[in-house]
Amino acid sequence: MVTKVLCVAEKPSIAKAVANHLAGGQVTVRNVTGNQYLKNYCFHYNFPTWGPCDVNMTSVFGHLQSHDFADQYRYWKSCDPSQLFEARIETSVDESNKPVAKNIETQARYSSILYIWTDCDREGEHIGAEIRDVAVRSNPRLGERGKTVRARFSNIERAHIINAARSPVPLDEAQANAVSSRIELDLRTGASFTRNLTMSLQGMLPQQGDGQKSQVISYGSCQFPTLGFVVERYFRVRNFVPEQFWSIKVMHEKNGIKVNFRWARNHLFDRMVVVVLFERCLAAKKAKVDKVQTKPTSKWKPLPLTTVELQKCGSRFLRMDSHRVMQVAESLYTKGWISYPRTETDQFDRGMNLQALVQKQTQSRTWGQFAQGLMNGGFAQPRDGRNNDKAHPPIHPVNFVEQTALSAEEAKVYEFVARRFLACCSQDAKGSKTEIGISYGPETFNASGLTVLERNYLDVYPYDRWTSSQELPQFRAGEEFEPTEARIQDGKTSPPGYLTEPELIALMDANGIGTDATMAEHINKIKERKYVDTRPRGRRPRQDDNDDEASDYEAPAEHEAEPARGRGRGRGRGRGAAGRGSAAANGRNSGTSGVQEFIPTTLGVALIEGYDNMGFEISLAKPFLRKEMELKMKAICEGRKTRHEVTQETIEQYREVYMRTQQRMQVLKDSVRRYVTNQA
DNA sequence: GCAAGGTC
Repeated sequence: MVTKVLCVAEKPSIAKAVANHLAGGQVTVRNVTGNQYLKNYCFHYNFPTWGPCDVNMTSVFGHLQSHDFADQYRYWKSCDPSQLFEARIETSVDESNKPVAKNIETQARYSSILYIWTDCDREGEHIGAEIRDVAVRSNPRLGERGKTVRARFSNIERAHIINAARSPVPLDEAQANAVSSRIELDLRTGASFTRNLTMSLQGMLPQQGDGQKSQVISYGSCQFPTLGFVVERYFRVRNFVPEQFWSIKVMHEKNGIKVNFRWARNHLFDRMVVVVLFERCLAAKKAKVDKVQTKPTSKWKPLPLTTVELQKCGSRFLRMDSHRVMQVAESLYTKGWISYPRTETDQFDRGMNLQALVQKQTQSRTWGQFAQGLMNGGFAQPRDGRNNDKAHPPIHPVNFVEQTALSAEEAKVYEFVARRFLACCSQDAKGSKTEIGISYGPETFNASGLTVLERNYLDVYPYDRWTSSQELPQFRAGEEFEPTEARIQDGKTSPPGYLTEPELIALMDANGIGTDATMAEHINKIKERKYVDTRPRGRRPRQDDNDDEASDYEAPAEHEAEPARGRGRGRGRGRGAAGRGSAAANGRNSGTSGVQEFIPTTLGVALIEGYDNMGFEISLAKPFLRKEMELKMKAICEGRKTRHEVTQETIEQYREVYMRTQQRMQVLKDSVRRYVTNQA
């Protein structure tokens, strides 16, 4: 008797790939009525665990089940919004998912093993549990121990998949429970606060002119902190008070080359101190060369491409907002040109055959030559970043396609993905850096020069700049000279800019707001809700100093440790600023850059201000609540808390905030009135 | 009319 195994993947692409790997070409593909993308792949496979089997491999399309309040709570005026904290929640299968669920039920009836092939992350574990739920409806025995298993895999390389097929593991119930908790909390808090805000405040907003329904004022654990970041930066810009500073400038001309030396103290905010130090320099008459050092340096090639990085680069280099970049990337993925575009992973699996992928790119008329160079010995294993979601590899081109076969936007994104991949597979850029240190009286000054020796990856990756500086004249250690020019220079600190999209994404990423797949949606949501406006960043003179950019929040992680400081970084930039690596790009593009900046509307400001002024210990406007939820989910995954405990204690927390919001709704109304009414 | 998370 041949064992029947039902395999279910999270998406059709995985089902297809896994079926092809396991079946070795002997696959029968059957369409399923009701959904043109849904297929059953039938083949034989000899699983070590169960022996020779008849396999049916199919998929879902992400979450299979939906959750909503029971009927008596579903309509806005049917209950007080606070009742939604305990209202019964029903689980169902959406109309669009009915054919998918039916297919699983039908197939499960004849199967003795349910083998889950969803992504190996928390959501994937929950989707696995949803699939099991549906399968058990028609075949209860699949609910028995050992009858439902899952595959552990992190990419769809043949060897990796075959290996995963050999060693099924149980579903991780803890992870699935953590997600159940998240789903429930997001629904209860989102719906209750949204209804309450909308019904309390909408009368105060200007009526929509075109006879539309008046707007929804929504709360969500992700959209509110996202708005909070925009507002926080807005106030830092608005409240910025420029501060004057002074520095000592030393220039020396030698062999016809003018060298500017940077003061080791950069600048000071006390003019008298600078004057005194300057006079001591002058009194010394001569400067002395302390150090002449030439050493090799390099500019590291970029890390393998993650979704967040793709979105940031899209804003910076391709002039597409994150939402658009993702749409385009998805279409490239569905057409089979690039790998799955939603990934947090910046490490390529050691087992992956990267050279085969490089080989495909040799066909390109523009970067094919470079790819050929990699095939001829230039190839180097990509760097490893710090992130691995164990579900997907970094974004990379899987097949070559002519630019002309794509839309203009697709071509731009494909080119970026291809060039980024080739850059990852090549060598770091190499250069030579000379540093000259002088002492002038009691003060020290430095100058540095860079010579780029081998461009390497830079040749295929025009998005990075690294150029030789003007050559430095020869100096000898111990040499003395009287500087051609020495004087005091003054300047003032300049305000930070409004938040740009790449900065916002970086903040969300660092604070765990949303996932790689949803960050762009949250940004879109706060635009849709009219909490923020965007506009292209205009020309804005940037001065050297932005010490005031420090933020109260987690600053974006510094993903790249660049050894080279070729472009001279000795500026006290706050960590929360545009981020390293972008400095050159922003500088280059300032004035004409396509980067969008975010400015809160009066409504957006009113909401955030309103909650901040209510004086809770934890404001809904700040990212800490969401972060706490993330920690609690982790606790469930690690068995330190139960789903029930987390749900209950979090509900109580929000209920408290809700009640106090009710009590102080007047504060919020005043805030809205102050801002929104003034606008008119 | 509501959230955030999957995915086509």
